[in-house]
Amino acid sequence: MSGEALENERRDVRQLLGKKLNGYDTLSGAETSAIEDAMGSCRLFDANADLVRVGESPDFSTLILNGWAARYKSTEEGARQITAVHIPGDFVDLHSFLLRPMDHSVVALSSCRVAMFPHHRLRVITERHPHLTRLLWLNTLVDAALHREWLLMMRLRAGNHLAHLICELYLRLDAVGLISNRAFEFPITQAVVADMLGISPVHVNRALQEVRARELLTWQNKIVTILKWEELKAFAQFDPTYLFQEKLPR
Amino acid sequence: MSGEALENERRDVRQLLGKKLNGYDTLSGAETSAIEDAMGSCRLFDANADLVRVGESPDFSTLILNGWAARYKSTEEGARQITAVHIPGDFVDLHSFLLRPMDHSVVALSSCRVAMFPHHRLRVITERHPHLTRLLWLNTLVDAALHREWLLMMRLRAGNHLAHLICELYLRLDAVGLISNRAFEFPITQAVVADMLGISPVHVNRALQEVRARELLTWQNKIVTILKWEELKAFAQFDPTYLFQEKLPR
DNA sequence: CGCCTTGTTGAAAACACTCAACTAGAGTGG
DNA sequence: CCACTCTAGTTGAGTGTTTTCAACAAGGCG
Repeated sequence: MSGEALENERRDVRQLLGKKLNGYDTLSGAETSAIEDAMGSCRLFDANADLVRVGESPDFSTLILNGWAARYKSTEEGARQITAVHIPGDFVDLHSFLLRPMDHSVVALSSCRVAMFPHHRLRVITERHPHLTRLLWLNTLVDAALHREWLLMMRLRAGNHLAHLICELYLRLDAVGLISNRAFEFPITQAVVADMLGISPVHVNRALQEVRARELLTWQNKIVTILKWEELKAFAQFDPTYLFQEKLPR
Repeated sequence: MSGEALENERRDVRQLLGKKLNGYDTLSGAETSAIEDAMGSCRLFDANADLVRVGESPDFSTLILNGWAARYKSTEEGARQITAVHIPGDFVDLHSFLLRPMDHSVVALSSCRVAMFPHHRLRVITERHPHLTRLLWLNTLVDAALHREWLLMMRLRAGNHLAHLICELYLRLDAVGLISNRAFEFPITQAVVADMLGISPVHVNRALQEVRARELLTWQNKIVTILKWEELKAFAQFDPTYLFQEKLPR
């Protein structure tokens, strides 16, 4: 890789992590440098490639620069349950820093560029930067909060559940600047959404028809457009508190 | 509270936290003292009392000394989804140290004695004890792993799901010495189990009948007894990896 | 004893699943 | 350019699981 490309990637990381962690609490200059210095090389994954597999103990954690990824587990019958969706700026795999071996796998949902953070460098951060450590910890706690909301949402009917997923993605994408004109690119098939919602692909299609019939959103050609945000939120029982997007001192 | 009672509680905390955190990695003497010093007063909660409510920002985290607790969220219709069950030795609410305000509530499932750890003292730990900080962080990551497994288990049929819940509780209770003769006290009604599994109370009863018919376990008078552990595990598709009960250097 | 909670059962309705067929579109190779 | 193929999306019909509602039994406790 050329020095220039590396420099571009470092700039991307700086911008994305800045948006992400600064969304929780202000980073000092020293902290910003510390996290940048912790970054290792970057890698490109094709859609459907596993970034990490269950049972492995990677010695690095990954941050998404662009593209979509998901964490998932599978039943014995081979049914896949996606437990979280990840978008640019997400520290997908910070868990593997402390939680070994992996209890789940991570897959690229689209082609996906990621930055690797070697665990030994993250450890240095925990030794020298307590405030930054708390922000990284917080980052994993927000993931847990998403899991809890997803558990609750399993109680909704398919249509409401689908709407809720879209609401969550809409706000998270907005936080990293990936929304324009109330629309976002959604490079995901209905079958994959089925694995997120825990229902069959056929039923995703029917749930989608309900949401379309209510004219809450459109989803065509890999583009989702929100038509009526307030109505969509109400239909989805969506309360964004669990995303923890407001800044509070930590 | 008398000095003697306080001394007893400190001893309980030492023993429970010792079992818990030492299960992840060995604590030094200084670390053991640090966590003991972080402990504040204790409180007793009646069954069905909320320890913390959604929207609040408590300035302490709680460790269960005895009794059962659960974290839960509710839908607009009032359906309650329990996202995690907590038993003695669990740091129920370590999340609230960094994640404010609470995205969920915590309820005592039985009468419940808890130790409070003021956040400002936990913060001191993060400033001075990086290794202990990583263990506390890890503790919250294991909770997230439980959430993920619960999400996956939502795909199982009610009977298998119920069996899985019992398997998880069996191993976790065993880790804190609350199993004897393959049996444990389960001070929980079928209605509460329904809120854990995300199904109706009536269906819990039918799921229980299936498990009983297979003679995998008995559940009478608040006592659950495992009859055929291996068969129960197989029926539940239970793989204990996600509990992270083996010790690894962190 | 009566009351309340908890557990249990039956029957009908709601919801989601499977299977199968079919459409539309993108991409490929002749 | 047209067939061919593959994937993704859509629809219908029949099946299975879970829910709801209602009733009733069993036990604890005032």
